[in-house]
Amino acid sequence: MSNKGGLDLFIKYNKGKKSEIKTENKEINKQENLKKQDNKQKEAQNKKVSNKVKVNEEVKDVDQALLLSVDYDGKSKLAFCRLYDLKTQSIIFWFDNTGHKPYLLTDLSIEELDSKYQKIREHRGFLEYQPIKKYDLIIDKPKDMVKIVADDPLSVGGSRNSIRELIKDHHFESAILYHRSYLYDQHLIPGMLYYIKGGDLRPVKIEIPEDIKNELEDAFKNEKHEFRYELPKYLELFFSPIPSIKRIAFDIEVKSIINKIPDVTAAEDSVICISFVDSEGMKKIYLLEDHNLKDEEREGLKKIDAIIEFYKDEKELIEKAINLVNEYPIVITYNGDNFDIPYLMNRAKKLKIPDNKIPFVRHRDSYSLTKGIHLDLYKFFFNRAIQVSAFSNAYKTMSLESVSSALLKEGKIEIEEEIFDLSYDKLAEYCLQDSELTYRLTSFDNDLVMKLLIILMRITKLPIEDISRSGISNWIKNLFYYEHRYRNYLIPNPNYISQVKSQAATKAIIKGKKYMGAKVIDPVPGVHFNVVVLDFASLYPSVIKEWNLSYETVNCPHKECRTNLIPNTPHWACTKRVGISALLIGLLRDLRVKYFKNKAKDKSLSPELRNLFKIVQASMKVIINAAYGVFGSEIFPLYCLPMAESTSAIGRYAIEQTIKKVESMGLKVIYGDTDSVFIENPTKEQIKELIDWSNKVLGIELDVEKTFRFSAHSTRKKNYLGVYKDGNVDIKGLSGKKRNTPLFVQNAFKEMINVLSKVNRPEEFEQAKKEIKHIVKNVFKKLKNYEYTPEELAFRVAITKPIDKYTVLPQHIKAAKILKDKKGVEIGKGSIIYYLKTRDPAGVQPLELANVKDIDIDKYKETIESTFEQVLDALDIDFDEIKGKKTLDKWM
DNA sequence: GCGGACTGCTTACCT
DNA sequence: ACAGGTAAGCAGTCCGCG
Repeated sequence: MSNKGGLDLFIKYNKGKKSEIKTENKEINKQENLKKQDNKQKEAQNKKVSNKVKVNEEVKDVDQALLLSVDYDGKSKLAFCRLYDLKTQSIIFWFDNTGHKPYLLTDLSIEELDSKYQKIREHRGFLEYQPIKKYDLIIDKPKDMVKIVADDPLSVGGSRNSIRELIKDHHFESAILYHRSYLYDQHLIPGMLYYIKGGDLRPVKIEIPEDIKNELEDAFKNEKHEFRYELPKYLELFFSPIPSIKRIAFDIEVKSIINKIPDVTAAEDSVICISFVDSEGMKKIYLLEDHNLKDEEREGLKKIDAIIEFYKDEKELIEKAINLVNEYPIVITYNGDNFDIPYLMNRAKKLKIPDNKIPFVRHRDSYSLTKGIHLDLYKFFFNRAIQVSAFSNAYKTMSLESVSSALLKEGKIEIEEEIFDLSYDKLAEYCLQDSELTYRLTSFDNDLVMKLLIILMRITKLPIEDISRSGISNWIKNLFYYEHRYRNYLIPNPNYISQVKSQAATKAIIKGKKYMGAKVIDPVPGVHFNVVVLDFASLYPSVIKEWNLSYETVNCPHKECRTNLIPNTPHWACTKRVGISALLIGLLRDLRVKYFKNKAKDKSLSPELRNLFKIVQASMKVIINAAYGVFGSEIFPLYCLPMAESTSAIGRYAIEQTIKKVESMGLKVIYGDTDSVFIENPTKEQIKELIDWSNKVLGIELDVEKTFRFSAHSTRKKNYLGVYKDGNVDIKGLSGKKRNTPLFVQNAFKEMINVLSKVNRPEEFEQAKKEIKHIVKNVFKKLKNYEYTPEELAFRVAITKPIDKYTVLPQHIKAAKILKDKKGVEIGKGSIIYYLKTRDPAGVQPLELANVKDIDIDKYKETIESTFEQVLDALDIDFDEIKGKKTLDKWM
């Protein structure tokens, strides 16, 4: 890469000194010298000096501190870091002492700027022009540019009077937040260890164990040098120690007399209880004193395993609480951005607690702390990439209850009363429990979540607050921006790529989608014995790497690459330069597949090391899994439709070729979806042949993913049942497993699966059929006799948007409206409504109001029928036969 | 003015 | 605010029909 116009252009930044731009252009140098007399710059330089003295003189030397975040301080006009000092277990601040300044880039020359854009020099924040060479990947050429340096970020962009507004269409990198830009330029990596000496911040050197280094170098020995070159840098990210961070979780309860979620802005009700749980084992409850406490409430309070402190007045309680919280480097909440912190803050203001004693800072949609870091776990677990890739969909809704019961295997204590009429001791207990669960969500499995956050920070270069609050596209954007700067590549303006490369060549199957996606093979209906499922190991990332796909390499500017066509499309891929996405995504994929994934399972390693590998591979998985998707998403600043389209087109090509190969070997493909093929009864040799073929011809790893004793397919795609050799069952897409299916149907379905899992040979299906018949008959009988509870009969459907945004009136929304009208209970976006199908005109009743006797038995029968049919179809059993109705052949 | 065919909306799932 | 593909149930509309 270095001799291809990449790294050689990189200008090394000297920490602790003012950065110098080297240029061969003597003319420009002269201009620079002239400029140095510019008063503004002198002023700026003076400021720098005074700032350095002011802010960093008192910074003591620190041996080891974990970089948590980088921010900008408007008062001192400096970027600063928050670090966690391992020795004192507290937050320390480090302010920039390198004289780094905000800037934007332009493709205009200084001459043009001075002749046509004089207003820039007159701008209040203007400091200087600096010529700079950047590398433009899209045209694959170096580019002479000018850096416009300003005194503060707002002068660069973000207001109507910013410099960038003066050079519309000619500004670059101007929308990057200053503290991010600073982080990129200084090569700071959040989540890594630093030390401070003589006021300067430097990375702690990481030693990678020799044997690991050798193993990895060996695993990568056949890769292109561009990939090998990156290896050491990435290894540091994964082998730098992950310290445990001192932290506290808290939760508040508010007094209210009605069953309503308290109004955060008004903050009218008193805060009566605040609980705390910290990483040192402390549990505390602050309670507002109530003189009417009953004896049993006093007794109840005594039983709680926590230090309880009573406060006479609410102001004191809140003051004490915010003081306590403010001592911690990390403060954890569950939905604290939307409730606990704003409520506490507004309440504190109402009680006339002076602003300088309130350590909360309000942002557009979050709250931070003046000193420490606020982590809102609700937002972290809400992140789809985390939910799906890291926790494999273990929790389906984002409530503290559902996340903790899935991850901690322990939900909340059941409370029978509504929160507003809980007794005092129960309220305290309930409050403490929330803090405890919140804390434990960060501590379970050896601090898994904290470690995950830290590794993700290292990979994405994002501060901890951003990792926990922003989505995957922001993560990948930041990773890519960092790597662009690192290599001195020009970061393309958002929309620029899509203006150049936006034409889709394929048509999506789904209306409204932009391009064609994956291929799904029509299943061969029936039961198939000894089915081997082969799948490509992370297909799309492999495709991106092997075919060198990237926003700049797909439809690159070189004539000679045009013949390197992407199958099923008119697009081509570059043959001259390794694409940045191919490099970064390929590297993460390779590290995961070739090393960390296997090592995470290697029993010969120590549990600690295995645990590290587990977390590293999970973090990589999160990034890799989303890497293809973001390039097909308009909101992603490096959005490139042809690249996304090429990726899925090659994916289709790979699976199509594989099917052809399988069939040419005389084998039968039963089913396949995107990256998998189900093969009926292949020999070991045949499997090996296929795997070798794929490696050699497609350049993509094909693995045996699973082997079924038998798999049962109807004609439906994404819908099958597979029984492993050991009797375990894989159920995919079947209604019986869907969350919204009533429990009584789910349970009957489970019984049927249980019967099927015991089938070993085709002959045994006759017996299974009889048992299934019995199950269904029994369900029908119980249904008719109203033997099921309303809970068992309820459909449970998520409300995915505000009630008034629905264009039609689906049943679950009808039920929600009835519940609101009749009971005043509001169920909004993000929650799940429970309802029964009834015979009244509305056709539905919310669970709370439903009577089992009113249910629409025919509707329920249909549900049972369709749920069972999906499996029975596969077994070639007619549902009517199961129901006991006489089938045609019995009449004859 | 009624019913079946059809389209579109919504949710939950698969990769 | 990562992508597209599939199934299922229901709401609403269109069209034909003396």
